[in-house]
Amino acid sequence: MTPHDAAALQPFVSRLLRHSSIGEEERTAILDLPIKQVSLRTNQEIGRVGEHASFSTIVADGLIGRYGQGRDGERQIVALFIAGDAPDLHCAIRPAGGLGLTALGPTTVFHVAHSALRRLVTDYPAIGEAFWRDNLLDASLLAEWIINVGRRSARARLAHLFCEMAVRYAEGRGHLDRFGFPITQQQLGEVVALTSVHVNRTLKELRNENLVSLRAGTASVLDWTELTIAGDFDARYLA
Amino acid sequence: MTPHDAAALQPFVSRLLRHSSIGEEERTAILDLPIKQVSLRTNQEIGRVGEHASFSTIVADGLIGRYGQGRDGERQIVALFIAGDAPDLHCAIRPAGGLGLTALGPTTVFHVAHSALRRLVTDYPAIGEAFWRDNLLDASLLAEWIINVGRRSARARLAHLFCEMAVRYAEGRGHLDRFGFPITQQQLGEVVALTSVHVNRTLKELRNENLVSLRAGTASVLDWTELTIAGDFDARYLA
DNA sequence: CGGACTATTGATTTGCGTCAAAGATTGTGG
DNA sequence: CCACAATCTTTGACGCAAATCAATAGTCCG
Repeated sequence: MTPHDAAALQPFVSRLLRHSSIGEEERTAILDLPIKQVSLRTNQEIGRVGEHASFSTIVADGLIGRYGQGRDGERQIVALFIAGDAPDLHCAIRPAGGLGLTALGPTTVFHVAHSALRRLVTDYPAIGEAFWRDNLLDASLLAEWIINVGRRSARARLAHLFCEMAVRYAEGRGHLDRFGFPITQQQLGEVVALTSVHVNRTLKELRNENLVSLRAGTASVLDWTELTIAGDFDARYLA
Repeated sequence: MTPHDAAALQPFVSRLLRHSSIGEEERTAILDLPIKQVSLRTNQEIGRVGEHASFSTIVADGLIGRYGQGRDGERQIVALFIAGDAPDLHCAIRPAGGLGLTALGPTTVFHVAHSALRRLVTDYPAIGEAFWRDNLLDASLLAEWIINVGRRSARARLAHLFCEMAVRYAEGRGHLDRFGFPITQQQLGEVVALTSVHVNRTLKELRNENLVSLRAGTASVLDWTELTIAGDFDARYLA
């Protein structure tokens, strides 16, 4: 919890501002939060499943997955988090029930003490509401994920995922056509509930159709309109 | 918004108390909320999809489903709500993004104005936190649902659903062995992402194995231990 | 008693999983 | 800077769980 670059949490604040209006005072209160920067290796967990941590996490760079697993050990990733996201902000209010967080590639995050977050929430009701609203957005993504996994074909599932990530990466950058998406096909399978083999085949199909391609951790959107059609994508749930 | 039976919202308050500690003053403030009782027919929607309502809903009796649909019209139910639940409490804070609510059978609900809820939240921070925590529980169920639909076989999916509903119906009643669950096999399919035909076959299997049965809107748990094993059920996420 | 859902069952098809093995990339230590 | 190990990607052959198609019984309610 050392003094730090005042802009470190700026992406996080920008995210909050997209859905909540919070004043100058609140903004600086968040930016002044004491944080600790931590580097995570590929597949490194944040905390242990079931154990309740004393800090929350904000992603600085890289990709974090929230996952659960069935008895047989099969992992299902239920949410992805990119720079500016707070995967376990809610844990300051309610312990995470059985889900884990893991870095999907080399990632750096900030730790923020729950005590500091709770103080912020009680001192500034507007921040509490912004955090709450952030959690609601998170829940909206979860619901859409259920529809994706439950109702759509492999092709549509992947197309939809690329649409969602393109929009999320584009927020604050402006363009949809290309974004760093450091994920393996195995991990993609854990996200969309398919085997890596089938992910591979389907990805090839999407590439041959000139919709998207994923190479060396970079996703290229080749035809946004057709991709949204293939993925049955309606961005309303991200608003 | 007429004077009403003071106990009408008691199940809702009891639910909140299971996860949050709120004082006597807050409790009565909730119980005194102005409400309007509304009866819903089978398949009757609450509001219109996309349109943002001025009230939230609390279930008095029956079964409500939150659902989304793909372009082809296939419906996926992403959450079920029983007496005491508030399916769209969050809409007081953030409009629902593209999801709808519908009564799965004859149901009665209470409408509560968003304005009244927001006043409660600003006047009593403890209530705001309790509502927030309630939304987080909701999100926890959504995450588990993804795992259910994404990773488990038809048999495990249905078993898991019965486990979850048994626990939820049992909260505040005490016993797990039998509960009113007024849902058709078609609707069950929309919940667990299977066709009604396959739901029927799988239900038959579970009945023949003496795990659960569903007849005339009543679910009977025949062997709780074996059912939790079949459903790979770990109640932690409901805590 | 009749009409409309709801449940049940059988035959057949299919999308995705499983198993297996060969390339391509990436990273690391010597 | 190269070698080689580890990981990731790609492809093929085959199997299976659940979908689809289709038709017959219940069951509820006016």
